[in-house]
Amino acid sequence: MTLDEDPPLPFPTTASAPLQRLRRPAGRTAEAILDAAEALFAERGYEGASLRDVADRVGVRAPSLYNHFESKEALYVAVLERSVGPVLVLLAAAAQGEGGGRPDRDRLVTEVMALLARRPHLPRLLLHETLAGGQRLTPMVERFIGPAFERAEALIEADPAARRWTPEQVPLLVLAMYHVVVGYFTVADLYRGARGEDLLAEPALARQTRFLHQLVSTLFPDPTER
Amino acid sequence: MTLDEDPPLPFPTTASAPLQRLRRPAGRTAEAILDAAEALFAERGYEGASLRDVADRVGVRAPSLYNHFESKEALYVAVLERSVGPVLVLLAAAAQGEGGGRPDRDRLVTEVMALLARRPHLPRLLLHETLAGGQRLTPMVERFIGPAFERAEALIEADPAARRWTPEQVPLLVLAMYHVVVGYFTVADLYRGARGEDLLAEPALARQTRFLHQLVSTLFPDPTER
Amino acid sequence: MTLDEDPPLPFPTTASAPLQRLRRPAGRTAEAILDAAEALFAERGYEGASLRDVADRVGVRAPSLYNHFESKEALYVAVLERSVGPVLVLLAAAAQGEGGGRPDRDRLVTEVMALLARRPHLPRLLLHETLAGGQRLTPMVERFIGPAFERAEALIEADPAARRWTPEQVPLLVLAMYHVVVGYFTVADLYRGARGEDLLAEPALARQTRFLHQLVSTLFPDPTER
Amino acid sequence: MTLDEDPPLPFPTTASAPLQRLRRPAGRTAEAILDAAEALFAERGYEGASLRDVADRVGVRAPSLYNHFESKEALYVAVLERSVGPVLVLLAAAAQGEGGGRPDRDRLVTEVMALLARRPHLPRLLLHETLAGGQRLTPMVERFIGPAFERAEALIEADPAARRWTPEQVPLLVLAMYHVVVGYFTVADLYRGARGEDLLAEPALARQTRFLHQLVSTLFPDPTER
DNA sequence: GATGAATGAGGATTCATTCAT
DNA sequence: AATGAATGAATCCTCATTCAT
Repeated sequence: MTLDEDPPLPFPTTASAPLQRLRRPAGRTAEAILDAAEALFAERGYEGASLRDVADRVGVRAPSLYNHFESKEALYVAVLERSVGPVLVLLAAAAQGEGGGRPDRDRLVTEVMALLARRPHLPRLLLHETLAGGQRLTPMVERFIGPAFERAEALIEADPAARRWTPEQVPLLVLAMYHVVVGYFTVADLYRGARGEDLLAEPALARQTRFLHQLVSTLFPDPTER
Repeated sequence: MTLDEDPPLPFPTTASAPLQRLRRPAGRTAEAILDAAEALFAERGYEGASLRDVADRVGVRAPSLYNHFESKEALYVAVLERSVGPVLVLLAAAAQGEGGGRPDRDRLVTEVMALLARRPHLPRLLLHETLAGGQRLTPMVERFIGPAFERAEALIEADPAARRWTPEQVPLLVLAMYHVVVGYFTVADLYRGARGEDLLAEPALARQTRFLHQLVSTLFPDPTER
Repeated sequence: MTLDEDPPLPFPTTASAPLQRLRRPAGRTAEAILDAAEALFAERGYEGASLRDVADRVGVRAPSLYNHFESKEALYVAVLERSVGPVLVLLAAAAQGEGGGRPDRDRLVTEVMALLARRPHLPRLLLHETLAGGQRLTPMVERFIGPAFERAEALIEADPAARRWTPEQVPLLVLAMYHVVVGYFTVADLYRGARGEDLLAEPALARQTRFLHQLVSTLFPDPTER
Repeated sequence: MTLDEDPPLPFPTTASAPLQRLRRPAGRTAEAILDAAEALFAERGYEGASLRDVADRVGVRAPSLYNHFESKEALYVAVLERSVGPVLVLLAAAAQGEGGGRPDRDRLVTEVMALLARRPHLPRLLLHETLAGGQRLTPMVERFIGPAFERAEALIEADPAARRWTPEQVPLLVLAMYHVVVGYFTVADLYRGARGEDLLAEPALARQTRFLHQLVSTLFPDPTER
């Protein structure tokens, strides 16, 4: 799987159909709006981002947005889908990958970090939406989350070395990994203020990737390495 | 240290003095306002929470809030201090605790979870503020965060079994633990929507506490247990 | 007539009776409130001055003002009376003075300037009130203004040298002199901004007094000096 | 110079450019807003005039004003510029006029009175702004006031008959004339209340113009007439 | 006589949205 | 497809005033 192009979502998304037909012409404007909106929603959340600011970034007046999206809500959902979709695809692929061995896990960590580095707005979008209740995320996520948890459970069951985790702890482990990965990106501002280092710069990202590799191999020690 | 009463902060907090003097009379109203505001700010963030809603919950008209707090911003900071202060105290105490041995770490995990269970709004407050840039958190946190990182570094240096973590990974470990602990509370809504279980209910909290104990002992294996 | 103490008004004033009885006790507080209110009303006008600011200057909370004055309006009227009264007395005395000769006119100019220098808020109070419609000033002024105009007319009729002014121009002359005298004090801020000089400082006041003397003697040349 | 059309300002004004570009479309609404705002600001001053009242007069809702002006302050400045600009032009032209002879002075008086009769709000606007500190007026006025004072000085120096005024008195004379001219318009309400005559009616205006001619010729007697 | 608390009225401003052009 | 204009709703906040203490 190449990560350089976000593949089309392999499953139907909530509002894509009407959007495709009614409001999203071939023009570049819709794309530009999505870009600006993604940045602003990530920065300030749904409530904090104003359509006026989105329009300003696009170089257009606010009412023009309505030629491309039905409402602020629709624009937000579109942003969410465009951003979250590829991750779900990636994770779905990982969950369907045959093995849970060391190479697979390392590749997954690397790919996730690469994806997030390319889409730095995503973690903040996710967290903002999570804090807002996540209702708009639920339909997208629940299609993935169930299988993912089941897959993880199966993997761990199959891995004698991972027996330290009971089945009931598996979802917690998944959640924990999610928070570690996603949280890292969201404290960048605070961290820069308090410690003076930019967590989103290249060296810091590489360091975090190494750290995640080590974290994973500590939580799921490869039998052969013991 | 008992956790049933929030101890007074052992360090000066940003604006507590003027608030005490100017705006917080013997009456219970200020307290009620802080309670309502804490819930709303946690739920919707600074921008999303309106003073009108706060006032409604208190059973008072919006302008009355100004008899107790100078502005929305001041109210927000007061909420933040009242909520975050005790955690900083707890963590500071932990950081100053003598040992990093298994019993100490277990006690810290237990206390943190107990504190968060008693103050369920805190994680959401923290995340909202973090996403908003965290500028209002920085002065409070940076007083603690530096020593905490140093303490963690020292502990790990002193623990031969923890040598698997390099010094540069220590802050990342701290961050990771922070995100695991705090993140858990923030996905409660989403999780209930997707999986139908209440992560904030007692059994789930107990399970998460056990999970954290195991997580900690996995990341920092006690030499004697190996 | 000594100018060092403002004499009691020789005529009944609008609201003084109830104020005297109900709201103005012997204490110094009422006086302090009047002082603060005078300064603020002069500075910002009736609308622009808030009772909170008045109270702050007095070192008291806003509701306490109501122990001394029935309302903002009543306080304003009291300020107006205390400030304007002495001028009316002075002008009434001048108008009843026997002659219109050079010495009398010079003394009047000197006394008016001395009075205004001692009560620098007065001109701004007058102008603010004038701009606000002057309804609250009218009852005070109209008791004076009629006789003053008549007196001025008589004086000019009696002075052959002043015959250059027709009777219909006399009110305009009075108005003109009023505006010259009062206006000087109100442009102090603007003048300092534009020209960098303080018109209210002592040398400037002396210069303006000399100027007024010359202006008067130009407009009403003394026959003996011709 | 014809006074029937306000000529464009020959000097750059503070905010006219952005207003032209951003906020003043071909429509008549902006003009109507300026008219209503001019009347209200003149009547009640900046603080006393509410945008709601302005909007009511225009027949529009208050938020609509923001489609034409960025803020109350911006609207106020726009009103000020539209009103004061032409006067400054007129005065600048007068100040640059070659002679200070009797005909020139008479023409200036006539033109000023004609201008003010056409813009009856201007004097009250000026006085309100002056009382408010005049900061928003300063940049406009100081561009004119320096040259005007210098011109007046030069004229008086050149006129042997005017030698009665020393150079230090020239600014005071200019101020005095300003106050006489402007003040007349601002006491109209008060005067009508006290004397029952409308100073803004045609006969009164003509009388005041004659009075000003006489005042000027008294203060600056033409040598040939002596 | 002072004041903490409360409040109705109102003020400037923002925002998402609509509509005619 | 774009936008100038308009607007209802809502937001934070100020203010004069009242009342119980």
